[in-house]
Amino acid sequence: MKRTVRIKKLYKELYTKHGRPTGQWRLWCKRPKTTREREEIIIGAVLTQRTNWNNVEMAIARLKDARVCSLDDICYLGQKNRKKLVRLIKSSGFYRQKGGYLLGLARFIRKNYGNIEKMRKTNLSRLREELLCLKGLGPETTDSILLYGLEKPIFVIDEYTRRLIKRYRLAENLSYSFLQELFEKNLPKDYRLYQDFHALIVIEGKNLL
DNA sequence: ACCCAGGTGGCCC
DNA sequence: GGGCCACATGGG
Repeated sequence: MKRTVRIKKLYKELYTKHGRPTGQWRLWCKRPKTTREREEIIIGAVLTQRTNWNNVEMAIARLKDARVCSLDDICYLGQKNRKKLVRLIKSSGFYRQKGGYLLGLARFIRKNYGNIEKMRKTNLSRLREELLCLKGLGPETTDSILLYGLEKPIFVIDEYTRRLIKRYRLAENLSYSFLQELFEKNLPKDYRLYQDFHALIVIEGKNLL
């Protein structure tokens, strides 16, 4: 069977099994999104690195309790009281690193674009290159921000994707760039499809454990 | 007392 | 290009 068919078939099977993504994915796959929601997704994308989503939710709840809800709020608090910012995200683990990553990202967006809506108007490949230069933003976090926060058509690869690809023997090469190209070449270029598909891959991945 | 979770940077070869 | 380690929490 051709690759295109198998990749599409995988999507259809996952959709049939799980339906529209739920839980955290309800926000991440929501359309349309408010600016506030986009910024929460960007914050969550950094905090969830190698971390259980439950711990991230607790951190986001603490940020909201402290009225730190936007990227500008993070810039402000980071400037005024960085220790407090770090303390608020403690439950997400690796909090000293992630505090620095978040602050660097928030400052970069403010300085270079002003706000999320302006950022969204920038060309995808240029955005991706710029984000990848920031400390703490590797390919997965960058692509999650682009796909879910900014609704750009780019496929996110993670450990669950690799497990599924291995399990169904859809590819031998498991490198990030190869798998990303595999999905993108075999699917219509549609950010909504990419969002739902990746979410379903993660849901299925957890389900298999 | 373990094990794990939607990674990344810094080092080494 | 790849292998290894540190980074840290909360839940099973």
